[in-house]
Amino acid sequence: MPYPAQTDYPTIVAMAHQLIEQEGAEQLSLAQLAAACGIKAPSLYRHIPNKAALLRAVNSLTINELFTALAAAQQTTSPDPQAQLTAILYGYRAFALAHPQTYNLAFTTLDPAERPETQTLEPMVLPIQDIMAQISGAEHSLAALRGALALVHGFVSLEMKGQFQRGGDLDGAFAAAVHAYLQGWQVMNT
Amino acid sequence: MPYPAQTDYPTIVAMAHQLIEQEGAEQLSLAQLAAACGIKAPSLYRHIPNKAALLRAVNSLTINELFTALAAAQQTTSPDPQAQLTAILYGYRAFALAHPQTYNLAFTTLDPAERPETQTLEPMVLPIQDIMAQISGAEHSLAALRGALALVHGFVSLEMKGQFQRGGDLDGAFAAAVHAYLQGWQVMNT
DNA sequence: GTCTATATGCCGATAGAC
DNA sequence: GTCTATCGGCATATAGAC
Repeated sequence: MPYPAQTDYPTIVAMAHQLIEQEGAEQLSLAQLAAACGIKAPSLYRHIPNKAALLRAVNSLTINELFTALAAAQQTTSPDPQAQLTAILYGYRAFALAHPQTYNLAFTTLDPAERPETQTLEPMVLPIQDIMAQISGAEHSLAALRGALALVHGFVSLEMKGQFQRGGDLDGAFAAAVHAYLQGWQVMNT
Repeated sequence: MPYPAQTDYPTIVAMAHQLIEQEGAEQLSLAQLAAACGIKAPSLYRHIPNKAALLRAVNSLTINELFTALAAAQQTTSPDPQAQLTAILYGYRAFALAHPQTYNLAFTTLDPAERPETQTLEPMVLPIQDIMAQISGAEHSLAALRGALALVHGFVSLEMKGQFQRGGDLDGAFAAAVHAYLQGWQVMNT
């Protein structure tokens, strides 16, 4: 009796993504992944070349999810650029907090071997730069974008790693920091 | 002939710190560390209880170094709070870029098991909060501090992970982002 | 496409002699 | 304080049968 075909590449990647989100990237072994797919570890190698390639695929998935989330956040009806940027940056934080493990794997753990070639954080958020230009001025839009990415990435990273241990309102602190940052650019541009 | 005494705990920790900075924390094995100390791996266990404790000690070392660097940066003669904060934040980035691997281990990799109990990032930078209060107002000083930490930590993290891949002047972008952030708080406070 | 069986390696950690 | 010897575990990966 032949072995039934029961899994494929996208399923494996999605399962890996899910397991990483549940238990952390460090805990994912190929044996565990295979078991979750209902097969044995060696069988995985009929679908993936090696573990690094698998993690690259998982990271591509994460990046696409983040891209979708940011695009959705941008669909705010307000034409005010500051309001749009605020919505996007809030959406960024919400995504990271909702998917801490996969976000972390894609953007902080980030072994070059596990990085998708074409996709990094920065080109992905190009649409933001256009809005940013409206409050920072065109010639500073790249710097302003980078600072915004740094602010939100840094905030969620410190937050998720438990580095903000003195209590207080983290939502409020994030909102205030984002507001101050955008306000600063607007003032400098006038 | 008895085996000579040739190493001790501080030496081992310092050596681990150095090896991590050279090759990355993931590459550090106890066997390699022992070899660098001129002994065999099992002998390490006469000095350390386990690897996690060793990494805790390494992280304490890193945190103390950062603390010293920030204190030195604060010794600017200018009484202007914004200038002092700028100097501290520049010093922070300079430290991280100069010690990427150990910085990363202490503040981003950061398994709770490897975290020194008493020392985390936030309480360490309390002096900054006092200066921050002068431009953000006392009631917002914690939020302002957290945003500043997020901005610099996020910037150096993205920078070191190669996420800023579109060229441009990173020093300038960092300076502009810090300036905008501090300016924003000052404006909001008046 | 899946299986069993196995190769190979490194890891952290322990036991006990000197 | 150091050593040799070894344990037990888990990892990625390959070979070849069904």
